[in-house]
Amino acid sequence: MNEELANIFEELSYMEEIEAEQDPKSKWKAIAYKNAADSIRALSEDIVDLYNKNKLDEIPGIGEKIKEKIEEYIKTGKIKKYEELKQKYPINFLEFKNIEGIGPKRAYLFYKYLKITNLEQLKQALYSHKIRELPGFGEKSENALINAINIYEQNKIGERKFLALVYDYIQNLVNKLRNSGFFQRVEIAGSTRRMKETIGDIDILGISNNPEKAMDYFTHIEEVKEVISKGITKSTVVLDIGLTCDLRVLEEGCFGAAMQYFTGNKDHNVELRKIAQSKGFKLSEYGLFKEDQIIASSDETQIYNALGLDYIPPELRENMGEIEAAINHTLPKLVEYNEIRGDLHTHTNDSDGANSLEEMVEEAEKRNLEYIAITNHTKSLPVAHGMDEDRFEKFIEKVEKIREKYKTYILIGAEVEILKDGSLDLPSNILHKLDYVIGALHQWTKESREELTKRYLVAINSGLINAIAHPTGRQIGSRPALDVDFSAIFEACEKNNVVCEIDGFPERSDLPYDLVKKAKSYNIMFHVSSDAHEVNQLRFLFFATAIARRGWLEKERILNSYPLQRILSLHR
DNA sequence: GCCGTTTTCGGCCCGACTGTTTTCAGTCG
Repeated sequence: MNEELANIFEELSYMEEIEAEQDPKSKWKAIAYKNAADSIRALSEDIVDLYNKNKLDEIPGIGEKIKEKIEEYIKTGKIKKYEELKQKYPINFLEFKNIEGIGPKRAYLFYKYLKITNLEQLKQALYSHKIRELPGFGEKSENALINAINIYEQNKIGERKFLALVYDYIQNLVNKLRNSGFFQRVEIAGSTRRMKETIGDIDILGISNNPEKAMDYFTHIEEVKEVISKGITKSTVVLDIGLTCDLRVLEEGCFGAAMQYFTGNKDHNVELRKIAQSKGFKLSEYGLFKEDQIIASSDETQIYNALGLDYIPPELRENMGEIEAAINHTLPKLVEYNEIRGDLHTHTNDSDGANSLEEMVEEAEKRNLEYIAITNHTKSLPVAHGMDEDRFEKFIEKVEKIREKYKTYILIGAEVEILKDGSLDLPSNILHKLDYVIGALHQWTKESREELTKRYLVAINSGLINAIAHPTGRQIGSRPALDVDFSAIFEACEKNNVVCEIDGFPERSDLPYDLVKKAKSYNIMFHVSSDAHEVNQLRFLFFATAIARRGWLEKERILNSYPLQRILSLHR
């Protein structure tokens, strides 16, 4: 329902923007609808739940009128205002929005003159050269649109990618620019710098005293498939991995302001500019100004300080309360990436991993991990080659034989299935022999909210598990989150000293950062983990830590920021 | 249509690039 409503308000926004030609007030309605759409799309809770709890007011950007429309949709499945406007503008805006260069005004122009309502019809009109005859269009814009449609259809531009899977590629790209000799400095900004779990484009900031040459170099590197626009300060290209990449080239003096600006996110920046405005300043990518005087520009921290805020780490810049906290000096001291001492959730080829115990531990050693928990699956998960009691006994013997050989301490663990009645998939005598036990819910996930919650609670109350694995069970892009009562689950974790996992496996990213932030208000601990099934995937621990930071966590709340002894002294 | 340590009315972020337009509109982030 969230996505449906977000799409409706997004379309309403586009239609109001067209209406703005006649009625100037519609322009602001359009902005309001767009804000509401973004807000709804960002919700982690079901909007129907929020409606039932009478909590729609708490969603930013949703006021009296939009609240009424949401209620209308929940009750009748329709919104009258939307239906009326849609009659007037029967255009597939959501399809057109994926095409670079088509916004609501142009979409309407196509409809007004040629009755075009979707992409297929637009393509036909382009190829029969009807578009170039329209006012404001010509041969160049015809070609640009054909090109934009091709790029979209080939690369599925607009599809987000997992940061963890393109992170190294981006680092290489940045290093290439750094080593080119055309830049004094190159830094990554945007959602990559904020360590968002998925990214929709790449923003790079360069400092150069020869911008023309620098831009020439950038638009000609081999990773570039298409150049969308090219200027002295800004160029946009499509990379071979199917992401667009913006490069902004500026002068040394405004580096801090530029980093602030291009790191975003947009809502965070808008909020910051409002604060600047209220103090009589003007904030842009060139600096913080009072009249024509520069207040701050070379240093990012100075910008925040000059506005009366503490420095805000990029991971927190989501306009989710961080600005208020920065004003009140109540920002948390976030866990640092290098403060994580070990990995508490990994697999070997004893269950469904690709590498042997020895290979995993050697890799952990290379990564300077103090400890690694091998947490293989249990017998009720045959697809993962889950292990029964006998195999666990043998595995324990195997570990004990080789433990001495490695600097990285091997913790013997299990990712134990939480069965249909909430009981665990291994007998307690085996569980008591293990160093670290994570309870996981992989099966019978379609049960009711009550049933699923109860299973979690039985497992948490059993006194036999140390942690719950990937609590929401979501797989980004394929499986939605489990419908469970997290307040009840977090409360139970608090009572039983059960740790909540932050699983850094890209598709999981679970707990999600916004839920981490909610969970933090309970007195519970977290662990970060890679859920690695092969040696290369141990790097996901880094991205789990990023989620912890995005969830406002301090070091003290993360179990594996503590030395080995703390883990070994846990009792169940 | 939303929102409020200047406001319940009157605001609502700021600038770059492109193409066609002789001064700017549309789009994007």
